Amino acid sequence: MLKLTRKLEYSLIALSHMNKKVDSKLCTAKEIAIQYSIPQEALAKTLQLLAKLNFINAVKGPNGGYEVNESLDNVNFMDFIEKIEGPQGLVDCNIEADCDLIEYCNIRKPIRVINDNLKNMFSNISLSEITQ
Amino acid sequence: MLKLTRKLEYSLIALSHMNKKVDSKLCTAKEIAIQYSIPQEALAKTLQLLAKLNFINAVKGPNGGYEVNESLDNVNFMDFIEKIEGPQGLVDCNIEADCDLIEYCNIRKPIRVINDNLKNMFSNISLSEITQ
DNA sequence: TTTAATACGACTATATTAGTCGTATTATTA
DNA sequence: TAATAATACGACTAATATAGTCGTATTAAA
Repeated sequence: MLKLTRKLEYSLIALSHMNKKVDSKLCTAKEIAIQYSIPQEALAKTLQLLAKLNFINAVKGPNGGYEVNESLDNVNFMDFIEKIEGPQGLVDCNIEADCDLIEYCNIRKPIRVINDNLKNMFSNISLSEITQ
Repeated sequence: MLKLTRKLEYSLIALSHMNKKVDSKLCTAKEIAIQYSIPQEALAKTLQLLAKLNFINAVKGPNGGYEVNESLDNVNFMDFIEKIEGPQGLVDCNIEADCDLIEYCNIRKPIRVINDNLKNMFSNISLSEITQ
């Protein structure tokens, strides 16, 4: 219940890798996949998603690859998670409030408080902090 | 990736229900299942687990049922989660450190920090606080 | 024109989570 | 002591979420 999905894990590894690169060359999916033993196709799809979300820039063709987008600096981790994985919440009514039992539910309020704390904590972490 | 499992959800609902009960009668699985529209057998198994873990006491036979155990007062939410669901961690190496890539992994340290924060936050919430 | 890269939808596989069922056990009560 | 109403629990099935693969298209460099 508290585990990063592969998509998030691969994203962080890739971003971190690109950030740490000394030369300014583009990184290919293949290169990253090999270095961190990630299935290449799976990583490629994640990188394509990151590109679509504008976290990285993609360059097609031979000598192509990816590079981090400058504007990534002030992204917080919670927003990043939700852009990758969609809306998050400890229980469904934290996400979309269409539960018939809401009136009878006896843990709604405390869970909402915890949920807020949780999101708050993740919001106070910057993406660049994690990926250096 | 940040959602309570049904087992946890049912546990909290049941504990909350028992805590709020005015008379000191036992609660049956059936009674709780009906009130919160939970599949009875699924709830029963969860209650059996809670009893096994000594969070509640079980009484067999007609007029039997469950009641919360007094000693539940100083249980924190993180311990509760891990007793129900097993060890938790954002990535596997936060749980058991048998990943071949540990030496090459580039997000290990930051993830560990976040993981610690997360666990810390959940540890500072008491179970009784959630279940009133 | 070949090649090496990304793009992406469709599909398959795997793992996790959730729920059901049958049977056993227990203790109350008529 | 027989019937009943509860818990106990393992085995199974179902559903869902996650992960990974494959084929084909697109792009741009050499």
